[in-house]
Amino acid sequence: MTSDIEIDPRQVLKDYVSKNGLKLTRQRELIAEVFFAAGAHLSAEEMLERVRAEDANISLATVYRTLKLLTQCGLAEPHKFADNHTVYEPARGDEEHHDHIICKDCDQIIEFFDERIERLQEEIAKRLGFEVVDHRMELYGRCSKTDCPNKKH
Amino acid sequence: MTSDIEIDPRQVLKDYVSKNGLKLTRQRELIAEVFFAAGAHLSAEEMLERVRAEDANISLATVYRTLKLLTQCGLAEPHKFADNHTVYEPARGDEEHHDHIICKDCDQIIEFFDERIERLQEEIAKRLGFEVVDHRMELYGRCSKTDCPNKKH
DNA sequence: ATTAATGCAAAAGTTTTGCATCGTT
DNA sequence: AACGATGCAAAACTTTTGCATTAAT
Repeated sequence: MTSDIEIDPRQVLKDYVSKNGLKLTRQRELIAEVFFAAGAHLSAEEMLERVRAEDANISLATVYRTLKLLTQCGLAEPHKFADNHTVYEPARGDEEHHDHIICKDCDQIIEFFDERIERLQEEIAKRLGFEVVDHRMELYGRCSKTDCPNKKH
Repeated sequence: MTSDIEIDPRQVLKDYVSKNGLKLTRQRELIAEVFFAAGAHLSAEEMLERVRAEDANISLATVYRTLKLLTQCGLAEPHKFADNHTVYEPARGDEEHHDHIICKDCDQIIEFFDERIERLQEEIAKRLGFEVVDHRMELYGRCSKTDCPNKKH
């Protein structure tokens, strides 16, 4: 039974940075703040847009570099879905791995987890002589037609 | 019960082309031949390499255009795995959909299908108010260490 | 003879990198 | 003061496209 101590991601970043002789710049703090605040899976472009609302001078390169840094800290997790961008989601340390279901109409992404599927994946891999180190599962579909929040089509 | 008539992919391509007022060029035939012969999931670059063994003048653009054509015929199916390229696999018409398990050591890709997982995916989607139109599942792992055919690392 | 397909080079889209300059430690 | 980070522009990388030319029907 692990005690559920809330970890402050700002602190994690701060520690990582100082532990590695890196520097905590205004840009990094801003980008991290936007990232932590986002409730969604954002692409680098989307992050840039939000970050530029605060500081119009921040460059896309810095966003990419900072997202890479956040990934190294274990704070961000990159995902490549069927479209072309990589999106980043806040990594929730101890929490369980999850998969995604994506609405083709409105692009919303819902996370889910199913223990039974996880077990079947392990079983299949074992049968094929594999040891699973990672997996990815995405369902693409259409959410209930009428109340779809922000339909594209 | 569908009778298992072997369909010749060359014929499928021929029919599609003539039915649509397109033309069956030397390049298309060569690229299609290489594609049908490949036992593996090939990227456009890899196809180009093989095709150029026969005709050094064929362009990458034509490979891309032909792969798109083959996809439209229902003969090829594009997949995007965790690395960056799209790879194409021969579509096996009536056969059932399948998923992939990929060895991180030797890059081999094995296909599998599990009815139980398919059912669970449907169940989960329904619970979340989605109708599934597509899905993708990939397991990444390591195949049995000792007899791995072409280990990279 | 039509008109689609080719090859080339240029463009597009995402991510990375070199470099001079700036800012944190 | 030292040296890591930034912004910019250019490069890398995969895929697409415009266009003059070639070739299948």
